[in-house]
Amino acid sequence: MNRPLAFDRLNHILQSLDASGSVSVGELAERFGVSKETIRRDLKSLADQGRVSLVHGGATLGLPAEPSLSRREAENAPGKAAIGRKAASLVRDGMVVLIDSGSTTLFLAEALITREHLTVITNSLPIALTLCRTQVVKTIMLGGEIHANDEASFGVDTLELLRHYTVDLAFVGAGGISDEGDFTDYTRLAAEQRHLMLKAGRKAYVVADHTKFERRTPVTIAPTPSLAGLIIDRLPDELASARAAQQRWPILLA
Amino acid sequence: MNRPLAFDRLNHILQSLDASGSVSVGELAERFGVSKETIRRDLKSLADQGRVSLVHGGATLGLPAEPSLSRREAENAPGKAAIGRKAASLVRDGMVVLIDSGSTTLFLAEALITREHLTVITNSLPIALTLCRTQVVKTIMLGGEIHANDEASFGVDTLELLRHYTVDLAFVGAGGISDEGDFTDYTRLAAEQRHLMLKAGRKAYVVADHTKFERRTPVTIAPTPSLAGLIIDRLPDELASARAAQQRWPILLA
DNA sequence: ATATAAAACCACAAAATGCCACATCATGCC
DNA sequence: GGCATGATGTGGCATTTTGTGGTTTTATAT
Repeated sequence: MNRPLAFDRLNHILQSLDASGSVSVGELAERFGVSKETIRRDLKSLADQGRVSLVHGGATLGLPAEPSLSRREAENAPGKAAIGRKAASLVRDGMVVLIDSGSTTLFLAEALITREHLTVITNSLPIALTLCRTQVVKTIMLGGEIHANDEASFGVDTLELLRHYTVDLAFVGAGGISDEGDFTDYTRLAAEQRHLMLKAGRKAYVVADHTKFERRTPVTIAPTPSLAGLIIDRLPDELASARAAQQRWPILLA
Repeated sequence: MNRPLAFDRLNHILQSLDASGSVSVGELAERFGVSKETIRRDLKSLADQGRVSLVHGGATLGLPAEPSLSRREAENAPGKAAIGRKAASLVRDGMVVLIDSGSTTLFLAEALITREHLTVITNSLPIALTLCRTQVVKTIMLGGEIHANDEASFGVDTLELLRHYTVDLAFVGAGGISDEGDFTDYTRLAAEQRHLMLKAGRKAYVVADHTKFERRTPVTIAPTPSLAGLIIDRLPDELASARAAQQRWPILLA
């Protein structure tokens, strides 16, 4: 099998791949002080296991890159709008609501612009901008490092701010849903943050459209007891992930 | 030599296309440090996959990008744009920069979108959104309660986050300029926050257009020794406030 | 319409990468 | 120790990518 040295190398490769999404043969060879050919063989073995995909000059994550926000908005827009309206119907005037970033929750925010005496806490720049322009909804932005793809903040600052707030309702997104019915995410950090968001709500809902049942993302979001339900546009019963979710959580169909 | 991955280039192109709706060959070539011909080949291959459509000078998704709302509404837009460019000329690659909210600073942000290896910290939602969409500038949003008129955060959370950061350059706005040459603001809270922002910069600049000399606002922003200058479009010498400012601070004319 | 500058296209050269075969070295095992 | 095994390095050669110079096309102003 692999010698200890080689094993370390593979780990480091996977690790930096996780961090930046791509690695180059030249950089790795230099970093580990080995020849490029060796790195190429490493990457090839990882590719054979399906853990990375090779590109000219290096490798990238085998998982498809997270689609950008504007792309996600276009995808299944009617379904997401319905989810947004359904979620908005749970919100009553005077409540304090936490809204996660994402294309689905953006529809929720738009459904809330006519409300009054509302306080909304969010980590999403577009949601904060939309709501503060109403001049009526009191808006609180969870600051911190901005993740460009989501146009939202993730990180230690965000987590720290989150700890200060407890809300009536929390609406949180997810990257995908596993065969066990667990919610999953693209990165460890995002999963942790979403977990904290769920905990911050006296009642917490996960919003997801049906395409999430078919999407696998690597990190599991730890479940929380305060989860009041899953709001979804429809439930494809031929999928294991959908059946599992149905058993584990209350389902609210939009 | 190590070549940067072509794969990353394609990703960045798609992402900035998603963000802004269009890209130009020249900009991309400069940003990645490759020849225009290479960019043309990249765009062509993406066009072959039907993922972008080519136009003379670049590529597009067909979606027209709407110019930022608050920018068009701004009074004295040409003057503020000039101030933004002047301020941007003080920023060098690799710096960490703090940018206050305001229409003038929004022009500064837009002048920075072509830069690389920049970290920008801001309390303004539109500035954070604009910069994070470049996919290149690292953006940190100072969270907290959003003040609707400014579309920016002010308050205890913002002040608390601000304490964590020290930056190379700080660009801060002001509500007005007093006859003594002091900078003034509308509220006690805003004045305190701007004071802290000025202190957070190793070098700090106040940006203001000439209309500020004629405007009185109630609270004085406490002066700071690290103030490196006042960046302004022109200096009306018939006003007491202008003469006083000229005596007290270094003036940078845009 | 014509002039002009910028951009696109094309073909070829240069550089970097990938692949293969073989030599070398370390390690494990008998 | 001697041998087998697997990892690593080296050099040759094919492939891919990139840059360059020249020509053609396009956009825009006069």
